[in-house]
Amino acid sequence: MNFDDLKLDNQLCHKFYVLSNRITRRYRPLLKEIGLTYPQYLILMALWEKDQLNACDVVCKTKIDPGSLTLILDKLKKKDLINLESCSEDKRKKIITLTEKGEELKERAIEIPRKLSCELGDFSQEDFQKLSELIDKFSCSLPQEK
Amino acid sequence: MNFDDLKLDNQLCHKFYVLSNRITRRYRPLLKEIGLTYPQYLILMALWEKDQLNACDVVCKTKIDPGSLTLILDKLKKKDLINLESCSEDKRKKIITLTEKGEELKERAIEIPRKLSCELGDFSQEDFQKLSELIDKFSCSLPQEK
DNA sequence: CTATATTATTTTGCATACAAACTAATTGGA
DNA sequence: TCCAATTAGTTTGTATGCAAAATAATATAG
Repeated sequence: MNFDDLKLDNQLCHKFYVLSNRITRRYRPLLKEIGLTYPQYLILMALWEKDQLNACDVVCKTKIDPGSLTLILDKLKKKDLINLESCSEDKRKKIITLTEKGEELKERAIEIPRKLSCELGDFSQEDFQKLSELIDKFSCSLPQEK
Repeated sequence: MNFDDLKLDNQLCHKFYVLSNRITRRYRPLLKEIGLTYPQYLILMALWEKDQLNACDVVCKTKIDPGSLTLILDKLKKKDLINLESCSEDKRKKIITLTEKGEELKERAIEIPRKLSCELGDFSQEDFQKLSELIDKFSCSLPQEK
């Protein structure tokens, strides 16, 4: 029996696991400067792109787990970066809006992707593009679980 | 000011975040059948490849955080898949060995990457290879944090 | 019009991820 | 030889990720 498929180095999943954690770790100090964690930053990015979303929209956009989202939203509210209110037409829905402070944070956040792209010295724009496309392609060929 | 860099769809980091979580979610039901979580599976893969490692070796190989490793090893021990003992030459070191049960599990585990690669219908071997290379290249150009 | 299905969100419980502080053992240099 | 680094692992506290069960509100079939 050939066990090569069980070698860590041969597993794409492990590469993703490692790199994803590593990227988050790279973000952490920069995000700390503006008092955010990576998932919190994802939610704000969604809102900066289009304000006034409900929880479902945010889940769709960010792919954060709904169960986790509740907690994270509470934290963002405590930091006075967002407002939460229930939708009058459909009381099940929770409307999320940026506060002024949340809106303002965007100016500081824009520096983060810039700083990071500078750090990525010798990874060319073409490779970046190609990698991005391959990941999308891979994503599509991975069967939907839900 | 141009805020395109803050758009989620433009961020490679977000693609990694999403895909990495999605892959783990895909593994979960298969791993559940053999009673493992993904990080536990990583540790066993390292041991199946080469038995008798210390904690440092496992961290190197799997990139699991040392702080997390302690807990995960305890769980694997409770499941009687590994043995833990302190090294006689260097008492700081903790030697990790597969139990017979842990060794046997390999036979069932080998089915997992096989099943998953079958699911990946239309993602070609060439793309797989290219993606793998680009990820390695990206990893290398990302400055080491530690 | 009402019982049932569906949708949106929350709660609970378990398993990491990780920084930071800490402990214990070993090493290296003066 | 002795003490100041260094190394290996552990502990603690915070923040997710996620399955599964629970809630509450809305939509829908009969």
